[in-house]
Amino acid sequence: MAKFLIADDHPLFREALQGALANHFSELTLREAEDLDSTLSALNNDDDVDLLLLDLHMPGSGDLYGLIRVREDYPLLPVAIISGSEDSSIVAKCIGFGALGFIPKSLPSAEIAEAIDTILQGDTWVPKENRERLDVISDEDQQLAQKVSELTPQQYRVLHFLHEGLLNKQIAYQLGITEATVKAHITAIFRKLGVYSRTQAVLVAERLQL
Amino acid sequence: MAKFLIADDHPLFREALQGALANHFSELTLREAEDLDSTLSALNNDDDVDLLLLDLHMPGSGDLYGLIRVREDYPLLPVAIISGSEDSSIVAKCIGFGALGFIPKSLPSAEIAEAIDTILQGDTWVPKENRERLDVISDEDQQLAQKVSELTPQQYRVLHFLHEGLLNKQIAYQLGITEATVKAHITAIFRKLGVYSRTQAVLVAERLQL
DNA sequence: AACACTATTAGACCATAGTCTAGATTGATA
DNA sequence: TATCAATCTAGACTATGGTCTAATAGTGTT
Repeated sequence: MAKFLIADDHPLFREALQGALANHFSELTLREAEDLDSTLSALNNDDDVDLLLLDLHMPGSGDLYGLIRVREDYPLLPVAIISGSEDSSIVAKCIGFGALGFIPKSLPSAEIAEAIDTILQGDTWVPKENRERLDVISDEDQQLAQKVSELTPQQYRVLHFLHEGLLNKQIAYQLGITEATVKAHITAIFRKLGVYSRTQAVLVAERLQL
Repeated sequence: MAKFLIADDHPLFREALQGALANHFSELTLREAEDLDSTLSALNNDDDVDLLLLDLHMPGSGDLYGLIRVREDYPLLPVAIISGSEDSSIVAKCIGFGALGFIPKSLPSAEIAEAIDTILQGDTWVPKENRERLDVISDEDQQLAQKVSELTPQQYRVLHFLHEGLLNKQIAYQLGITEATVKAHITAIFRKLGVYSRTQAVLVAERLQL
């Protein structure tokens, strides 16, 4: 009796995936989440999830942050990344940051099920094309990722906008908070990342391709 | 009667390269330069140089800036990059930014001469290992490179330190000028790159891997 | 030599970034 | 319910960043 959590902001895709899985796994329980917050709280309520199917591009998730955060909070949970893109460097990053699999959305459902079988057995599965260059993540990048995982979701959002080159005033407008609050978050980000200027914080984000 | 310009800050290497070339090219005239400034003035004085052998890591050159600058000022001059490293992405960037060849310093002298022959005929030459993935540089990156080439050497140095995450005060100390002057340079850099904050300038530098 | 042009320099001034302190809210726990 | 911890919020204050103006020095041109 397996239990999966599907985290994807696209309801139609969740439905399609659900259908594909139902044909291949009998006795399957599915939970759903549509953003990072609901994913984390779903994991918090259900402590017996066997596999997380995590979309990279979710609201509040910002590419790698969702994965980094989940891996930090639930290191034992197998995670398969579901993604529209299949860029080699992204695939490598995901595996490097602890995902057991990387499943492109374009895959036929039979192959998706096959990939999930592999992952449930504890093995790594990535598309054939990406199997060659799975660069190892450096120790330094691992440490940086660990620091990034300590950021709160709101702080992560602020870092994301920092990385876009926005001014504090613009970030405040985007998030609907005052500039003073943005500054407070930025100070907290500096502390957690171990830097002392916005430029350096941006360089950390750039390095992890957040 | 060929005329080459060797631009490398290592006198011993210039000498070794000179020796290797003398065996393969009769009637060879050699000019030497040890930093970016002397390279540019040498090119300015000698308008009949047939080939520039350019080291990537030279004082005042900061990896790709030297190449970008030379290509902007002398678009018709064949340039072969000489480098200690042979990282694939760097090779691709160099070729993308208009170098005709990329010659690792570790190459035996016979192969260096062979590579130079190829380049003099107007063909591209890179190490065997790097021949597969010569990613094309995007139009946007080309435009950015064109903008970076408009920076003066001093402005480029400032951008380099910006990219290291230094404060204006620290940059001023490094360059032996006042903070006010650093700020003036930074404003000029913003204008030329078409950005309006140091964060965005840093992101441009990061994107071009300067 | 006189000229225009550009890089470099810097001071005065204003805008933005960043720190410190602290109240309000939420969630888990006893 | 009471309480602790963490997050989010923001105001007051200081440091740093960025613009404008302008002087100086070098470069090439006529």
